[in-house]
Amino acid sequence: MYELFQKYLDEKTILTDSESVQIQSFAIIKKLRKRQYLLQEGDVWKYDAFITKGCLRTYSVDDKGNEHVNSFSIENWWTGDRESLLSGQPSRFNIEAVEDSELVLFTHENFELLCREIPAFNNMVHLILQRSFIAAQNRIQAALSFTAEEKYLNFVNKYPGFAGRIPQTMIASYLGMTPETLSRIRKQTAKK
Amino acid sequence: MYELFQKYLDEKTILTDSESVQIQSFAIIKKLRKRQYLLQEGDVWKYDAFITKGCLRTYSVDDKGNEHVNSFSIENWWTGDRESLLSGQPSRFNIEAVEDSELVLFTHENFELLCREIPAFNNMVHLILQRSFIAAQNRIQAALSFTAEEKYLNFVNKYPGFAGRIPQTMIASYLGMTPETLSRIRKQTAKK
DNA sequence: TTTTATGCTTGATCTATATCAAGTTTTTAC
DNA sequence: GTAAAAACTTGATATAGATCAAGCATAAAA
Repeated sequence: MYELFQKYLDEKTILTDSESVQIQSFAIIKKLRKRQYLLQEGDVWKYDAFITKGCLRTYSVDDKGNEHVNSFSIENWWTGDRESLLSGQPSRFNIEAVEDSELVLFTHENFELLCREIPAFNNMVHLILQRSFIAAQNRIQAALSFTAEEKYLNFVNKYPGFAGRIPQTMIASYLGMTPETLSRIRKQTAKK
Repeated sequence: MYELFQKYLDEKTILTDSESVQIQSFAIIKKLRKRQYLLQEGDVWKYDAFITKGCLRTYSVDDKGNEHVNSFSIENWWTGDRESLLSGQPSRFNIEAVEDSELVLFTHENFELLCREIPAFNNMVHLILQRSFIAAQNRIQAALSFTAEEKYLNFVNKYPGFAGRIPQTMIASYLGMTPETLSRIRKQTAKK
C-alpha cells in the first residue's frame, strides 16, 4: 500500500514528480502478521520504517526477564531503533506486530541519500525528529511526576484509540505499572 | 569565551574559514550569574544556546506548585526549550543558572540560516538531535523501570561530576524522588 | 564574624502501588 | 465447536518510597 505513504508525503512536503519517483524507487513494502517481528534483540537495525497499516510495539527485556514496552507505533508513524541505526551496534529492542501490519521500509543508506538530495524531505525528517524529542520529554515528565491514574488518563487523552486496540498488559508496561494496577484504575475511572 | 565554542565546532565538524566567520558573526555572548534566569515560564524561547561555562537547570512548576527538574546542561552542551522554539508558544519551563555561566546564543532564525547554508553545520545539528532523542528514550526507560537506587547509580555513572556540583534537592527532582529518599540512598551506597 | 537562609540527614509514620493468588472472561488454535 | 492458552479482574497482603517533623551543617548575606 505505497499510496498511503505517498499521501503522507503529500501532506507533509512539497515534492516534484521526479523526487516522488526517486523516493518510491527506494521503497520496500513489508507485511507482518500479528506477533511477527520486525526486529529482534541482538540484530542491527538498518532501516527507516513507516507504518501504513497496523500497530507495532517496541520493547526490551531486562536482566530479571521483565518486558518493558518502550513505544507503540501505528499507521502514519515511523518505527525502528534509532540507537542501533546510529551506532551500528546490536539492538536492545524487539519490535513486534501487535496487529497484522504493513510497512514501507528504506535502507538507511537510501534514506540518507534522499535527505541529502531532497531538501524538502530532509526538512520533513528533521521536523519529525524534533517532534519525537519533544514527545519524549513530555513522557519523561509524565513518568516522573504523575500518579498511576494521571499517567493512564494522560495516555488515553493523548492517544485516543490506542487503548482499544492494544492489550492492557502492554499499556501497563508502557506506563510503568502492573496490569493489576491498570485494571483497578480503569474500573475506578469508568465509574466517574 | 567564543573560542570554546569554536573548539567544539572544530571537533564536531569540518568548516571552511568563511563558514566559521559566518557562524561567529551571528554569535551572541551571554553571561549569567548563579540563580539568574535564561528563560522564564510564559516567555517564548527563540534561541539556540550553547554553554561554554557553568551549569543550568531546566524545570517546570506543576499545578500543585511542585518543581520538576527536566534537565541539567553543562559546558559543551546545548540548552533551551525546543517545544516553545518549534511551536512559538509560551514556554512551560524555567531555565536557571546553577552556577555562574557563559553561553553562546544564536537567534533561531540565524541558526536555521546556518543550517540551510552550511551542510556540515546542518549535519552536526541533526546528529545532536538524534543523540538527544536517544538519551531521552533511555531516560524514559530508567524512569519507568528502575528503583530509586538504580536511578541514582545510573545517573552518577552516566554523568560523573554532576553529582558534585548540583544540589541534591535538584538531582532528586530530576530523578523523580524526594530529597529524603536520595539522602538515604546516598548513605546506603556510600557504605558499600 | 555573626546571623540567616538553604540544604542535608535522620527517624516515625503513612500510602500508592507491587506482589501473590485465585477465579473469570476472552481469544486462539486445532 | 471445543480445548487450551492468554488476558483481565478482584481480593489480601507486603513494601518502596512519600510525607511529616525536627535537628544539624554548610553557605550566603549583612
